Amino acid sequence: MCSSPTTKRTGRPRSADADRAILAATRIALAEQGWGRLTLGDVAARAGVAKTTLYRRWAGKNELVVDAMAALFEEQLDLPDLGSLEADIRGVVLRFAELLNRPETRTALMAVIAEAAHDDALRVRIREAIVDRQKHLVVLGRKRAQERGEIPPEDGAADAAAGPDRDNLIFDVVAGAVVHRVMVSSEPVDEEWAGRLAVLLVVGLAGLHTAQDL
Amino acid sequence: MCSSPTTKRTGRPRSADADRAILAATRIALAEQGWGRLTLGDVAARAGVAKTTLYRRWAGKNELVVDAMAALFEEQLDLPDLGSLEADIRGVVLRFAELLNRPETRTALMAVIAEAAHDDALRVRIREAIVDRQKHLVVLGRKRAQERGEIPPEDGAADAAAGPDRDNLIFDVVAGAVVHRVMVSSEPVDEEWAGRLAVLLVVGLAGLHTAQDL
DNA sequence: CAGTTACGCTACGGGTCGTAGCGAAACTTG
DNA sequence: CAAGTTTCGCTACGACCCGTAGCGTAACTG
Repeated sequence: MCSSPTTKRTGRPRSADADRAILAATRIALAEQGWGRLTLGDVAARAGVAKTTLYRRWAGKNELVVDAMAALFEEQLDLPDLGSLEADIRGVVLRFAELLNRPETRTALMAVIAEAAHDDALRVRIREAIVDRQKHLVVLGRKRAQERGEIPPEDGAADAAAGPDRDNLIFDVVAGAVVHRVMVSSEPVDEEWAGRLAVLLVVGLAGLHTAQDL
Repeated sequence: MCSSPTTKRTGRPRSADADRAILAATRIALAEQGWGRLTLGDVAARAGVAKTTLYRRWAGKNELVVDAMAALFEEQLDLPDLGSLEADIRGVVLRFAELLNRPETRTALMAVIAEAAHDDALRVRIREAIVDRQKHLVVLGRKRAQERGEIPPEDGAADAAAGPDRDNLIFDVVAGAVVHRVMVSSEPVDEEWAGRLAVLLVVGLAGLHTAQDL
């Protein structure tokens, strides 16, 4: 975070093992205790690290949990080509739902978002660490659909300008719907539900393109 | 909550004014301090009430905030008929977004949802107090659209069975998309965005009906 | 080697938690 | 009106966690 690897620094280096152990311990403790009861002393004990070491690297709970979450999202960021836009959407929905079903992820993610509601700096960190990376998936999926001919390519200034807006809309709808289904409605995201959502979006997307020509 | 008004009880009655003052103080303090720094002692002081009184009525932070939130959602539950399904969706989206833009609402709602991620009892309370009431709006909007002829009425056993699933999908998509847009993407829900979402849903809903006949 | 930085450990003041105990206030019943 | 019941405000308390400071030691650099 703070120390760029290019600048060589003298003295004892920080232990990368400790970093990993702390972040892992954070996720485990968060899943067990929840945000409210999560204590940094507990995290330090689980990680086999002194509490002071924790405070030397992170300013507080928020920063620690955001980094712990960012590490989780690093791995899950691929979008296999399943042959059609509908199948791609279904796939990413199920993948995201699987991620949200892990207790550590769902607790941590929601807790961080909640804190971000009144912490602007935290919100910026979330955007950089998580949101911006996921948005890339939408762009990728759209380009594939355009190559397949499922969606008309952007031509004309008006259409090119509306493109990012459409991408952002799809992003919010897909991610938001999954989160809401799992967290608020607390009902499962299964193949059937994902299929319905995919149909809704594919058909609706076509409507968005034609409606915009008016 | 606990005392049903039918059963008469002897002794000094609980002050309804105190209840209102506490819930109002909770919302104000929550907006200022956020969930993490919200202390029940502070709430009691703002409400002009002893801390012990607070503990006599609510078991903890969660229960208190859920009740404070439920009171907020009581008022906002109407769906004016705007003439078309698209307009109705646009209207409810903007209404919900307006609610989420109030700092007290957005902080409290997200905090409660986050806590519910690892608290089953709390999740049940949220469903009863907030979710179930909002779902009614979807049912109402669908019935209106069917009366207008914008959506085919349910006929046949298969269609009637799929109806609730469609309603739930729309509910998660609408509410989830708005929350995600405001909380995660942290971009405004304006008329333009609401319009795009409404078009997406109206067109997609038609697709859902035809796709189901296969 | 000296110099520098990170580490583990201990200890501390400060704040919040949730509870207990008390006397006074409010309301019901006989 | 008097007795019984419940709530209220207030104070005090032990327990826990916070975030920081100080110290001696370990690890790495020149």
